[in-house]
Amino acid sequence: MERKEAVKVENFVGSPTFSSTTDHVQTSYPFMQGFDFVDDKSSLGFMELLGVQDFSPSLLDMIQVQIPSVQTPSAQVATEVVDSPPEVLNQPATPNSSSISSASSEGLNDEPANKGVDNEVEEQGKTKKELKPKKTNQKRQREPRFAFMTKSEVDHLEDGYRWRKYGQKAVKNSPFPRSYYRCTTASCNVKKRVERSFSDPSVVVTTYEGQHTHPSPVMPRPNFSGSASDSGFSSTAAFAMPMQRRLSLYQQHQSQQQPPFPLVSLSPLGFGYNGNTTNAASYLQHEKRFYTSPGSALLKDHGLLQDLVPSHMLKEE
DNA sequence: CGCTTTTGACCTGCGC
DNA sequence: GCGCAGGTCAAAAGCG
Repeated sequence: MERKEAVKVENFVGSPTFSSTTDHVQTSYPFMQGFDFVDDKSSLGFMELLGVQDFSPSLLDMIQVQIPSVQTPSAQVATEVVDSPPEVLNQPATPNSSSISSASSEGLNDEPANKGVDNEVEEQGKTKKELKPKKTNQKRQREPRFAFMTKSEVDHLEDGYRWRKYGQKAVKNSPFPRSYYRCTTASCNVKKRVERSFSDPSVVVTTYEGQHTHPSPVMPRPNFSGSASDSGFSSTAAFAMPMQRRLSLYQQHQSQQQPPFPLVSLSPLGFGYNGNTTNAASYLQHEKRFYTSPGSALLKDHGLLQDLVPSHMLKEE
């Protein structure tokens, strides 16, 4: 039950940084040191979070590249899915398992709202103005988390999903409060935390926890078989493929080290739909929309873009 | 009227 | 065991 060590080994799955100018958000994967994004169960890595499995090799590469800055143990995370406590395996994993994972995650996702309630509810419900009884005998399970930094003036970035704020807390050592949001969709228990970086107030750190079990309410369903042209958003579909490519790209950057993190323009839009892709994956998919939007920030990293965005998309601008 | 945000209180985990 | 910090709840207020 001791989660301690595990916790310390948090794996960082990536945390892109976005910077936004009006409607653009520029994202990059920062060195994630200092963040505690993923906890014990995270022996799953970025990929799992991404819900990617087919891309394994390069993804792994990428991840490992990304993580190094986080130093050692976590660096392995991406690949080791092994000696994690049982509960760890519990989380949503690959897209393939989406059906499975959704089932299981559903279990997990059973939702804080319901939070292990069943049995304890009755008795404890009485105590204290029937505050919800938190489970006592079982460690609270957490979804894998995926965090990224966004340079933005607004704290709560539009990501295609609807969120309800359920809390706000002052953060130690930071003048900025942390806000807690939950996906408003009934069966979806995805949560996200939003806070400003202490070191750089212009940066918003968004941490997603869990996977959406539904498509983004504000955008068409991802069409994974499809042509990138059947709808404005369908670019989503096209994304699945470029994955490897872009990963290697990250790698590149990482090695080039210039910006502490690769500068990639991304948008959190549509982040994570458990259906076929998950969090980061969808997130990355949607980012493409941004690539195509006329924006300076995007183009600034041209090399990257070229690498990331299909040439035809760039031309569309 | 329904939904979201605000906010104080409470719960839980962890370090000392 | 105690205190701290993070996370969550839920009533009240605000808003469209």
